[in-house]
Amino acid sequence: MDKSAGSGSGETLLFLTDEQLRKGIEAMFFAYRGFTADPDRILDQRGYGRAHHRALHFIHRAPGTTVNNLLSILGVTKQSLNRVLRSLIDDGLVESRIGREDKRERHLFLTPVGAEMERALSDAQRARMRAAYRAAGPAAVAGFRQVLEAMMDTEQRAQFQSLRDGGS
Amino acid sequence: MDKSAGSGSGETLLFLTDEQLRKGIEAMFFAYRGFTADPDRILDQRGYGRAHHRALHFIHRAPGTTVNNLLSILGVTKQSLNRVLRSLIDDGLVESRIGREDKRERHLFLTPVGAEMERALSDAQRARMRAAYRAAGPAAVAGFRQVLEAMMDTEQRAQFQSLRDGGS
DNA sequence: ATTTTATGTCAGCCTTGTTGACTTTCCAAG
DNA sequence: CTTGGAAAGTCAACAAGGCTGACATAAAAT
Repeated sequence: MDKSAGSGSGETLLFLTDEQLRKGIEAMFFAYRGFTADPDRILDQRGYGRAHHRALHFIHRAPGTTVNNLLSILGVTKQSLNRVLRSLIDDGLVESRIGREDKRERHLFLTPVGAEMERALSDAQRARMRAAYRAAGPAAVAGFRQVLEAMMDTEQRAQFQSLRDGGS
Repeated sequence: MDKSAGSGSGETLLFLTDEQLRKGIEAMFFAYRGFTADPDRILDQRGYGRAHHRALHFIHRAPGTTVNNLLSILGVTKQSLNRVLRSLIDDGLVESRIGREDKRERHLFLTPVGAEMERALSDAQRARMRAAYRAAGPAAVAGFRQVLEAMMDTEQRAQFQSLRDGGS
């Protein structure tokens, strides 16, 4: 099919033309648009943006996480995150509790309203992911995940892996 | 390995837990950051943004394309694209020629300087993609591409496919 | 007691998206 | 031929969400 050689072990040298790589780059570009399209519509209706989605996602993932923790996962500045977090707290979607052990820390939780919003967003995103996975089949999914993981920066990969299994 | 069933034809029903899907979603999030990281650094040095990269990429891909064409590929408003295009034209990276048949149209081309910039950006992005492809192996790459394509919107997929082969 | 850490806030900047209003050009219907 | 609409592009203004820098506060660590 493709002009590639190798047994698939990941050790072999592949002949990768600029053309093949360009297709991968463009596929990534268009797919990411699809990936964010459904949540974006919901966010837009409710007056929020993608930044709010990311915050809700990771607070849902790791309830009680601190601001600093979230900062390093999201890779933005605290000022940037703070703007988003403040609107979520003011609107009653996120609760910020002062740490019991270390009172400097704020632990973040979704309120029932925030949890419902998060569910709406992730339901939409999962539905698309599920459809794509089903259309492509399990072997393709494994490959998809391998390539994505190899594309991350070392730091990001470490974060992804620590989230990956520790999660729920 | 994963709790999935099916023969891999893409027709079978898979058991996809929310957990598995969430991992895919997070992988997509972190991988996209890696995907854009290298070009972003170069762009930043030279005082441009990601929007400039996208414009350069697709003008390089299809020299002589019209603004309208580019608009539908990029999925932004013409006003948004225009700002980016203007700076590229003013800085001598892109040339805009008035259409000979239809004088309303502007046909876009990279200047030598623009072509060099585009090369620097795509070299960086291809290098990462190549490394990821090599690390994951050819079977994984095929799966990667399948899932990405299945994740696109119908429109986006049509555009991707028409670009995919017609290209160079 | 001093320094470091975690967090929050104000001010201001940039990129890149948006809408609305406008010009120029083309084409087609009267 | 003219006129009216559609299409391509431009200008102006606004918003979201990145960024930096400076500074405040409280708590923890030294």
